[in-house]
Amino acid sequence: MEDAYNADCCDFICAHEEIVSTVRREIPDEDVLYDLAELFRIFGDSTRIRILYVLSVSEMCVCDIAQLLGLTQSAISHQLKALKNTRLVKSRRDGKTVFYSLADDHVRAILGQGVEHVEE
Amino acid sequence: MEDAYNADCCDFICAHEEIVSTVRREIPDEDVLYDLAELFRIFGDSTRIRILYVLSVSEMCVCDIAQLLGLTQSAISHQLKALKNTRLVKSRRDGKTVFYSLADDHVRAILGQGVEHVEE
DNA sequence: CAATCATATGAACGAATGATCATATGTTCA
DNA sequence: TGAACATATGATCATTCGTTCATATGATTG
Repeated sequence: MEDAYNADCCDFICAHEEIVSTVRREIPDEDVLYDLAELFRIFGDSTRIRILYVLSVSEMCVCDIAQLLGLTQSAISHQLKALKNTRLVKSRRDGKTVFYSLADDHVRAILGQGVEHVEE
Repeated sequence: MEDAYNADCCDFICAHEEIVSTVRREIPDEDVLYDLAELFRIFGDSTRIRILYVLSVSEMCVCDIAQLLGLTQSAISHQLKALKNTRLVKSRRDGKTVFYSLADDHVRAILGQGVEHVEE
């Protein structure tokens, strides 16, 4: 593993070895980075972003969200499942209808950071 | 547009009209949400996340990153382009080599928020 | 318990995506 | 200027993803 510093790169050895080895020591576990990418991947779809934004205003049932966004109930339900699996959203049942809402303020914070970058 | 509140939903009208109309007024423009999704989409790939993390430690040339992550120079270059288009990364040229680094502290902040959620 | 409504789920299909290979661009130096 | 090197780009291809349709599950109410 360590001697990968000397591995070929491009056609030859061009690595700045000290930097590479320093950085290699400081990056988090593969798993953490994978989960992180997975988290952002879920944010990275405009339907899901719209759902999250909608839920940041008020809890809502599947049906209302579908109507509001102009998509099938099925599409919304599928996406809500993805959002729930990543714990970005939680649900409560009230009779036949299920109300969804943001899981916690992390979600709001992440959205906020994103908006800052976009609107800068 | 406004009377969409009465549009069919599921098989019939099931919308909670007040909530829907309130929320409809409060969500940002389509464009902003689209850009936001696009931003997170870029974060949402483990190769790109790894690149960003690596660059959060130190600026680096394409070649070093490729070696460090065990991917082709071409693959890294393609992804760096995506990261640069979204202004998550900036570059400076020094002779033949191009050094990349994080564009600003927003990127660090967004990564940080993500890690918090993942590690909670 | 049968009908109705809200939601969830599985299959299918077209569109988007990321890695690789081959090659082009751009920079240095003999 | 021409060889060598670092990076960028275009084409291709297998995989992934998001939506829809059809249908299942679960809950209420007559």
